[in-house]
Amino acid sequence: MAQPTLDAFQVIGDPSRRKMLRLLSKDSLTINSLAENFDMSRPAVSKHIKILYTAGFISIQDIGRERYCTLKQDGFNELQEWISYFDKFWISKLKKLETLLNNKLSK
Amino acid sequence: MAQPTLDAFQVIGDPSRRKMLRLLSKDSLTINSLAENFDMSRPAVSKHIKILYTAGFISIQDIGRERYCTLKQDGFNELQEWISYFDKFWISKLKKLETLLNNKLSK
DNA sequence: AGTATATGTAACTTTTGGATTACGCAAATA
DNA sequence: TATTTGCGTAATCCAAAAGTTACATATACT
Repeated sequence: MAQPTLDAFQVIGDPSRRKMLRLLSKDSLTINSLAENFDMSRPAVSKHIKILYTAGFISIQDIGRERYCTLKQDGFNELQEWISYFDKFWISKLKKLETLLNNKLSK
Repeated sequence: MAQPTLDAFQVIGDPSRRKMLRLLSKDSLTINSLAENFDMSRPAVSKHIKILYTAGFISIQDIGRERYCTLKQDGFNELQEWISYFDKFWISKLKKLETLLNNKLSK
């Protein structure tokens, strides 16, 4: 499905993949047990998993013929940084507004 | 370009739109002044702006024939909540690991 | 050994998103 | 008033993503 590695933002752009991450936040799951939660075919799920794995959102542990998927923090880091940049933006904007107001009031 | 309203995650999935948000974090800009920063045609930029607007990432103020785009917090909220959910996940995971370790050591 | 299960991969189709060009319109300007 | 400027929209194209079916493989089970 995806040879050209998607960046973290594109990866979570897909609702199914976000749902998978949610499910995995409750429990480590095999590909099949994950697939039970979706309408799509098993290979489709398999491809999403590969994308999540490649982008560092999950790790995979092979146990016999099963593959257990577990959340991994790496993929989330880029997103956190991005969000935190704008967090800071809003905070400093509030501060500016605040000091502006204080100046007005003190005059 | 996009009748089916994209959700916040899909909106920031596009690198150009992320770049637009970055630019707007420095300054409010008109469509044209924004477009100068991109290789694509002006209408293409215009469509991205519409998407950002619809998803609540920016507000638009019409001044004469110009349209000033300004960052708006709404669109970011959904993303923050999503990220913070997983933040909590990692934190609690660390805690569990910690107590587990403490138990082992104290035995 | 033979069968069932868990999964990956390849080939292909469909859908959708992003980009372009061509055009229209309102506001500013000459 | 005629022209230029700043923008939106419609029609269309193209590429990429997501899905499906068919098949291959390794492990587990009987």
